[in-house]
Amino acid sequence: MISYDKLLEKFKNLLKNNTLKFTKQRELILKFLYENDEHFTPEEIYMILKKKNPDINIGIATVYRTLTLLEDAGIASSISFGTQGKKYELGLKKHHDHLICTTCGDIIEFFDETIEMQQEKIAKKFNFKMTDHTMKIVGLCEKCQ
Amino acid sequence: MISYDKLLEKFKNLLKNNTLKFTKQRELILKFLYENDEHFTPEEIYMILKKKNPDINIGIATVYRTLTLLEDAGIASSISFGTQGKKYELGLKKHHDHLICTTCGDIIEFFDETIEMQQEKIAKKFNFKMTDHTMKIVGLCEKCQ
DNA sequence: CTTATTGCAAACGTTTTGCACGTTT
DNA sequence: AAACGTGCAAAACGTTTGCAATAAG
Repeated sequence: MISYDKLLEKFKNLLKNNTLKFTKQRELILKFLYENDEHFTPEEIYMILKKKNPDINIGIATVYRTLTLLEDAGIASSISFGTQGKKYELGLKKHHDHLICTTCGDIIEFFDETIEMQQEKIAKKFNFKMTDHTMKIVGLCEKCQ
Repeated sequence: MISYDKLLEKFKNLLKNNTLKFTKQRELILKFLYENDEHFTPEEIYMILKKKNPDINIGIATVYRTLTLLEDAGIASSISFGTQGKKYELGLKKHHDHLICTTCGDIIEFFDETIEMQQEKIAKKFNFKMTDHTMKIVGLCEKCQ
């Protein structure tokens, strides 16, 4: 796993290369995702950061803007819950898919080589240039059955 | 493929069994999905039906309510586009997944036995009771590359 | 005649935007 | 100093809901 310092450097370079600025708020959000290996809504990230950092002012709009920025840069990734919004996580790990429990909301990550390979094959078959793919298995987790 | 008459009968039975009523609006929406083998947003369905049937009054709320009803009954199915809403199609076909073009918005359907089997295996491995699963391959279609 | 369904408009929750002010470069 | 980023509040977006009027059983 990449160290936080390396990640920070990567982020700073990204900003510099795009004439964007390095701000306290952007750093806070990056750090938060790095330190918390779960999935969070923008709202959750906003509330937690606001509470933990009373000295630094932060608005929900900035959280949204920064998450979009991080996702575009490939540093964060999100899963969508339809009308109920999105949840974000650090997106530097190896690609993976999700099992989502409809009762407790728990998210289990998995990686499956067979599925990955098969997706490549399918894209090729349709002459489709794949840029991303997602798989969600929805149901009841062990606890909730 | 099921005939429209059969489908209509099925729908009427469904309604009767649940003490629900058969209305012009519900029939219009069912018929629309049957006759149009593509994916539509509730808004699109609403606009088209409104224009094509000036004699029958129809509201967007009814479209949403009916689509939910049809989806719950397994007659329609939807794909989610995150914040951008959902698109519906008749859901009587064999289960399938989607290739989605980010440029032209085109949706290609496919079915892959290997992926289906692998999903079952994964659910089993995590002691997960799967109720649904979706796979989206996002990228550029042949035309848009 | 009872009950479900409708359209409308208002409410909802999430996300985006315009703008004046602050910060980074 | 110039340019970008910020928080705020308002707007936008897709969707849902309360309600009185209407239609189906």
